[in-house]
Amino acid sequence: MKPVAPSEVEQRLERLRLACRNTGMRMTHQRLEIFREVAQSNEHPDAETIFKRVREKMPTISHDTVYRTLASLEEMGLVDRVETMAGRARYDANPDCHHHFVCTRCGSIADFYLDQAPSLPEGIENLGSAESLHVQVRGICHNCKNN
Amino acid sequence: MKPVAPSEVEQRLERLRLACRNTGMRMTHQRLEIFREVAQSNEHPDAETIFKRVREKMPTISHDTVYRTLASLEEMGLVDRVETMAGRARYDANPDCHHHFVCTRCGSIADFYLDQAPSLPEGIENLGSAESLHVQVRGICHNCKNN
DNA sequence: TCTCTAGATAGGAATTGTTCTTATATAGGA
DNA sequence: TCCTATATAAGAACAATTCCTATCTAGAGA
Ligand SMILES: [Mn+2]
Ligand SMILES: [Mn+2]
Ligand SMILES: [Zn+2]
Ligand SMILES: [Zn+2]
Repeated sequence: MKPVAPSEVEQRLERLRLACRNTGMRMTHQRLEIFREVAQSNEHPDAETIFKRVREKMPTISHDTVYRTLASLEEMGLVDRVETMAGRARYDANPDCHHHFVCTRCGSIADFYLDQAPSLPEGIENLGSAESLHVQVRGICHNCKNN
Repeated sequence: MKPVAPSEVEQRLERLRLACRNTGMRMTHQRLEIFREVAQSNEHPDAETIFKRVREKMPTISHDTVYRTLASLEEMGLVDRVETMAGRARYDANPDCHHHFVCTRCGSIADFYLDQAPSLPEGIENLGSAESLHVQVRGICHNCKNN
């Protein structure tokens, strides 16, 4: 899984700075480092992974701060929660509209893109007002199949 | 949310009996009651809800049995796990190919059906072998919007 | 019908992911 | 620089799920 291009990471960090300015949310070192970890990774890390990585730079970071910050970032629309079969939430800083292939054996997640969103049935507005649509394809990833 | 038609419930229970016979899995009272709760409900209950309902008939049922049984039923393809924003897993005994509208406010889940599955991009087979496709629409349900 | 046993359950402890509590620290404005 | 609303650290608490082990039982076979 190739890393996110440095220029793209910079754009994402810039979005964080803007969002902080706009919402009055403070730009703390912790928030910067937590977001950077998500922003520079394609692997949809979970909270514990992020915690461990940030801790290498900030040894006193707490679980609470990681969870709280990820929730804030999600609220600001800077990261998405991705639903997986396992219970642990995984996060994603890719802001482009995209979908996920989830390996049911190893839990890895890969992005894919749809040319056109699936057309929803007429009745859908009877259920409620749709705000987002997520397509999740589940299967066995190449890595797992070759091992 | 209208209940599942009794004839449909019977069909589902019949599938359980068949599956037990075919796989050599024993048909215990616990399995029957746990599956019946899921089979007769449209509300995608979670494990704790199922536990409480079954406990009214079987006061000594344990959490472990409910979780273990739901996992077995999932493995047999008799129920599906539905991913929700919250951490708690929800289950569904509707065997027809369908998708979900998830209310991000109250957590309620409603079924909807697509006329045709969304066409996946060419590159998808590079990620792995797809086994299932889930479309999840998130938004605010009517119930919540009117309150 | 009775017996036998692999497989299943009950009850409670343990584990894991997440949130809460509270004392302390700090970002950013005045 | 000072002030204070906001954020953090540390660890306890909580909630969902799984593990452990003694006990039970479904269903096959005598
Ligand atoms: Mn992604
Ligand atoms: Mn359903
Ligand atoms: Zn895999
Ligand atoms: Zn609702």
